[in-house]
Amino acid sequence: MTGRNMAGETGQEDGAERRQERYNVKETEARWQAVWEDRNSFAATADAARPKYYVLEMFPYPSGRIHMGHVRNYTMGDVVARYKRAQGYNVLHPMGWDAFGMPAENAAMEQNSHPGTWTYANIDTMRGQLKMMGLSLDWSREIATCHPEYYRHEQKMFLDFLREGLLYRRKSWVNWDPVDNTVLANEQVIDGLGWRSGAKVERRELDQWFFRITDFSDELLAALEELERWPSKVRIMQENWIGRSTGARIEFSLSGPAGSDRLEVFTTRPDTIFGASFLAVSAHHPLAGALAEQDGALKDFIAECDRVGTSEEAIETAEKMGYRTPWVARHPFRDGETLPVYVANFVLMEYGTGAIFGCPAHDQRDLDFARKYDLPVRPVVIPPDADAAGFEVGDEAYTGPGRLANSDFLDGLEVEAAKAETIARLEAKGEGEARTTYRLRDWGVSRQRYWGCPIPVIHCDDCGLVPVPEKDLPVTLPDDVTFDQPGNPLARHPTWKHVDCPECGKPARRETDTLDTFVESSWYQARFCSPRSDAPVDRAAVDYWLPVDQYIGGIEHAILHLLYARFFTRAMERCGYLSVKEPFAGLFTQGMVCHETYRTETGAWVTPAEIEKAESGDWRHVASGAPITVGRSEKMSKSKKNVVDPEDIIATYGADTARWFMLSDSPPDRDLEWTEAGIAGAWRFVNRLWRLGGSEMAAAGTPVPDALPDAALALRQQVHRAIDGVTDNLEKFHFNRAVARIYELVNALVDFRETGDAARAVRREALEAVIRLVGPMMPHLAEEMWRRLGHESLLVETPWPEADPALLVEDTVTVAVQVRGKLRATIELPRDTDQKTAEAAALAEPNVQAALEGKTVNRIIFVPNRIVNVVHG
RNA sequence: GCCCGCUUGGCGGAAUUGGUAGACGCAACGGACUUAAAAUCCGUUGUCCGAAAGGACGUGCCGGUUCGAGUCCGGCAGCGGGCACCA
Repeated sequence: MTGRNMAGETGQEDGAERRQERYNVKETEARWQAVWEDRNSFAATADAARPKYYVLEMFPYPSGRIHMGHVRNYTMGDVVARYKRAQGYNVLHPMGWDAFGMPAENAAMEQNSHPGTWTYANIDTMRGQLKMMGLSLDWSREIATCHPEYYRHEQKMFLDFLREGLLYRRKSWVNWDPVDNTVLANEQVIDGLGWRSGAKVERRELDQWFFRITDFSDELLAALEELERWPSKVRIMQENWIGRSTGARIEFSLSGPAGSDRLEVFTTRPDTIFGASFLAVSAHHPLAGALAEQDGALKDFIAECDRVGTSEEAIETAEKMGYRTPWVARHPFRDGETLPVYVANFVLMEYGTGAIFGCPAHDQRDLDFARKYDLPVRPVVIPPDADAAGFEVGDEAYTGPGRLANSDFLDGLEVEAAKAETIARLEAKGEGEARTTYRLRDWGVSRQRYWGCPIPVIHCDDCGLVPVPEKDLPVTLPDDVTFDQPGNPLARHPTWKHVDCPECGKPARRETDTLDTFVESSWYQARFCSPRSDAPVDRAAVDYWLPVDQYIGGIEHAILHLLYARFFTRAMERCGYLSVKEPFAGLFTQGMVCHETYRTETGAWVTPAEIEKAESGDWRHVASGAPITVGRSEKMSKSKKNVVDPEDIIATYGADTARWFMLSDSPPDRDLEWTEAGIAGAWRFVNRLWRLGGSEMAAAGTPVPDALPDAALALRQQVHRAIDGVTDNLEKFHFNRAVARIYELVNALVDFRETGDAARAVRREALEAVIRLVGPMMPHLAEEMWRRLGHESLLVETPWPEADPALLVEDTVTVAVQVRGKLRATIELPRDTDQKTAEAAALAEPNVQAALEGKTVNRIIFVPNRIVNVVHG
């Protein structure tokens, strides 16, 4: 059979046995999924004799149906899992459900149902959808975090952590909706208003549980250095989040109303002390609280500060406001000078001491504040190129390096030396000291909600806080709850919270708060190692499988989830559950899946499926005929309705097509633009491969001879270069480039028109290589083609192909010839040609000679196998 | 506001450590096959000038380093992620 026949397969008068049947996606994909399941192809068993590889994608929240972000995430993980399996690793690739969370309660409120019913129904739907994708998952390890068999272990560890001093209770602020009488998540506060009631949000102080993550600040910071297979951007973000900063604690003495005569501030710029023009304390500082009790105006001011809610973004972007207190502070070094003391909305109680000194010339926030309240702006750090007498600060604070001026004993010192000197003088006077502070705050885990893990603690009037005895675990959620009113159903449940105190036996109350859902996702990677263990983890299993070799998920989790999981792993290690301190050795953060957005004239969002192109070329709404405005591409989201349902795509084109499209074109760490044309292109390639496979069956068993004609040898080299390139690209997570290399090989295979036994053997070898390379990405089609080539064994059990190094070397190279850096010619040279020969060949090029006409050659830059650059005068 | 990214043809993107910008895919256009359409196959395709050979310009914007910059440095703009109770 000739190459031409091969290309024009459909409708070819080629005999019935050769006639290409259509690729039946649905039947084929379902059949191979059943085969893999029957053979338990993806069940993982710990085996000390084999190298392990644990690949994990961030498990989904069961929101209803899978979305394209899931498809992208799980396709990438599956490519890694299948590739590593082919390389001989013992691969663990599990899946589960991050099943507690707010949306289930919201759904329960809207549909008058139970969050558990909604959640488990969603899990069933989404499990079915994931199975359609043909993911090589070990489903026997499936877990759902809302199941008592999961959260009872979390409760056990809560008790361990409590015993170890890793947990404590203190007052902390929440967003409070005064109309619905309920706590609001930051997400539920929109422009300072409650999302349902529309009421102005207040802050309220509640007793809450905290994990002592700050005990690990230094460890978590230092260990970032060793996470070499994490993106540096994530490490930098975590570093900044932990925010270690060195500075000074300074104690100011106050004069004013009785009761408070000292105020401690923290500053990272003790060198600027002579530029200080005010002190400011947080609205929640005890000083402010005490004064507010007698000062109604201050009380109002604090209430006003609390209206913005608790999110840092809201606090930082709010207009800077201050309230001048009757206190003044004595300057520590300038006798007789006093500084006014303000209560200010931009000072955070959680950072440092909750009080600052303001140096407007060298801090932007302080400057804005000083301009507003007409406070002095005194420059004390003079930029290297400026003159001390003439240097002034306008709208922009100067935060760069320089020498101190107007600063008494600091004059002339550089910033760092001035910091040290200030601290030394403060220490000598006993009015301050060097201090290291972290931005990181302890992790508050109390939630005033139902659908979460109950906190296993009992409140007794006599005994205080009493941990639930381990024998009484799990503390399960009651099923008979209603969501017909806002607030936590656990708190108003008639019986659930009433228990006898385990210590004294008197009537007592259960803790009705539940845990933050980030707690569940902080240790699920460990649970997957032994998902049915009676203990939280089985030591042998976690010692074998952990850490996760490759973790894959969205960049939006760069800080919170990943930092909490790192902390929790350390806490588990301290309690003797684990030997590792870091959960994820390798991390890859994928981009989002985006799509154009569509709106009607009234501004209502509509889905891509609801619109069509009119004859005029404009888009219109199918149901109403209304014109549609096309907006820019954004992350697919339910709220903007710019979503494409993966199940529809799989039903139309199959899982392989969807997977292939997810991997093509866009680099995996960048956003992917979903387009109809893109998925259609992937579908064409599926069919192109299929036709290519159907024509090769006759060649089975023919060995490739040693001596090959040029064209056949060239194809063979191309095969091995593709194997080398695809392997390298998969290792580096460059799936889009791996796809391009496969396209190149397939193009070469289609263009290969030679006939004869040798050609046929090489062609078959090339086709087998294509199938094996494509296997991790399009597993169903690859398995089907593999079988059709006559293989008895499964492709999933076939080792990864290896490139023959002898076939990778190129004999000739194309060298660029430049004149003064501009390309003038390219020359073909034997590989590793010496400089003299290369220069001669370059200078002989007519185009080069023309460019050098009348010029003197000054020098020639030579980069072997790459470039000859002729530099003239 | 603060922290972290990203920006290359009509579009998605490719380009080892600074060394031929535009691989591969999509779209578009021209052609073959077909009664026709679809599918498939062949070809062209950064912009401008030119019949061609070739030339000039070109990687968000401004500037710098270098024989040579998409890549390094300084500044700016736009877009996106996160900001501790969305997950």
